[in-house]
Amino acid sequence: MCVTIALYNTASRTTDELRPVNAGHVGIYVCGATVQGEPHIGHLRSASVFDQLRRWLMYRGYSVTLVRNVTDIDDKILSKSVEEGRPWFAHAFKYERAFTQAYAALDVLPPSYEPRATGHITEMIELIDRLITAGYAYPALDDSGDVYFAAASWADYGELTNQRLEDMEPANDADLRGKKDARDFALWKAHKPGEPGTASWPAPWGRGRPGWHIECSAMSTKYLGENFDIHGGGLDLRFPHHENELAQSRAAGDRFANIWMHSGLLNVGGDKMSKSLGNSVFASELFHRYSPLAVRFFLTGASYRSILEFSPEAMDRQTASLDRLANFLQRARQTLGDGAPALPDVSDSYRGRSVDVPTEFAAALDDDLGVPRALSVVFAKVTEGAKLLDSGQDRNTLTQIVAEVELMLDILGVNPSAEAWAGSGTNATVESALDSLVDGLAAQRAAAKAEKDFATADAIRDNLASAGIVIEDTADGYRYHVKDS
RNA sequence: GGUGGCGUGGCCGAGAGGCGAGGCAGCGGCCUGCAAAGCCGUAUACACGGGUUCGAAUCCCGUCGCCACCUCCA
Repeated sequence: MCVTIALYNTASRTTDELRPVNAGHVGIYVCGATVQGEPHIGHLRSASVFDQLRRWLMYRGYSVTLVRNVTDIDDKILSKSVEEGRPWFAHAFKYERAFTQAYAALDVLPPSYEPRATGHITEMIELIDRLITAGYAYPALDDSGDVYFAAASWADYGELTNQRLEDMEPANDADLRGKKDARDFALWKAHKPGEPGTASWPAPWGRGRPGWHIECSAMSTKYLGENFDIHGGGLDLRFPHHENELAQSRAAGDRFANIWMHSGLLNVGGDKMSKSLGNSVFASELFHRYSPLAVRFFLTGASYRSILEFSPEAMDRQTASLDRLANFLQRARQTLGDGAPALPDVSDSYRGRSVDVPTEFAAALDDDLGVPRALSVVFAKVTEGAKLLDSGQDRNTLTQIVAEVELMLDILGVNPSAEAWAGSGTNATVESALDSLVDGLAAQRAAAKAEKDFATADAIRDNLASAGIVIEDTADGYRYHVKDS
């Protein structure tokens, strides 16, 4: 099969064809979280986007190695852990776990490797050593023990973001410390008095800890090789983080990433969501108000590169849209009974599937992950299936449509039928208890309706509704669902 | 000063020279005891001004407006 997948490459500012370094295999490195605090919706978006990319590549027959790092040491982790009165590593582990749980709640596939920065100090020291030897890095002039990368020594510095060093806003000279140039950045940060000894490691330049950028250079190439396919992350990481990564890795002689992908940021109330503005929408708040499926569906509402505006109204709108899909699948599966198709299985790269994805859906995703366009294909199929449900006896076609719709939605990570969502709010025992309670009330309601006692019938329906249970009449009885949020 | 991006209907959000993506909301109808769900039908668009073209939301030039980045950030 000769399928070409095009992706917008931040480095070239064009849509480039994916040509894997190793045929049949795609290596992806995604910048994960600095585990200094709670995960927020921006982290979730990045995770969701690259999970969709991964699933699509898997469907397309590639074996995918996805590496997502954990930055478990940095200035803020140290300062916050002091504030909260516990060791820095306890702080880091606590939030690493919160991230793991949030990703799992969204049914984001676990990465192939999830390296922690503190587990790769040796690799980072070796990389810094190569840079010093090659003349691109130097120990701080003030003998502090820091090591800096000399931005001006690397002719291509700025190639990722298309900036020239001399055009950049002049940084504050006051903050030169031991740098030769204000634009040089730290590869190694010397241990400072007052910092915990456990937060430093021995190095030829003295005890210290790695700078932020060097971590990703060292960890990506360790797991993916010196030349790999895709480097991803949030748009806010483009500069300085990714620019610096690229410069130091290239200067060290690595070819590094072929395609740079950046997921768009989230706005809240028209403002960029950021740590400094303090307007972050945290995963814990979201999951308190909305189901994880609704959250993930919200995140699929715009193409991955555009700004996504978060608001309760936007969540409601997307939830209504999702309901349309979920309603259809519920009705169809109920109609098909035992004849309903098996669920798509990403764990075998969808190889056991009974159907393929419609060609327009595939074309949309092949073209720079056109998720909104792909979703419109899903809705078209759902409308087609709903018509069959209304009128048709064509169970074979309906079965195929259900399989197609669920396969497409699974690739997007938002299949309402997927088992991943079942455990998020209820469990089998609670569900069957609820079933029998609702069934009893439904029987009373049916009896009242039979006697044309509509006041009683409506009262039962209203009571259920106020408990969040929506009951609807159907041709052969009733169905119900628990309302989201 | 430099760099990247954006402006589409009531709202969200695709598309990128030629039959008006899709969703949400609305309106009319079918179905229903009433609903809900679903089906059928339906209105409202491409910031502004020029240009290229048989034809421009799409390409070119200009104008206006908005956002992000230039060493905290997914």
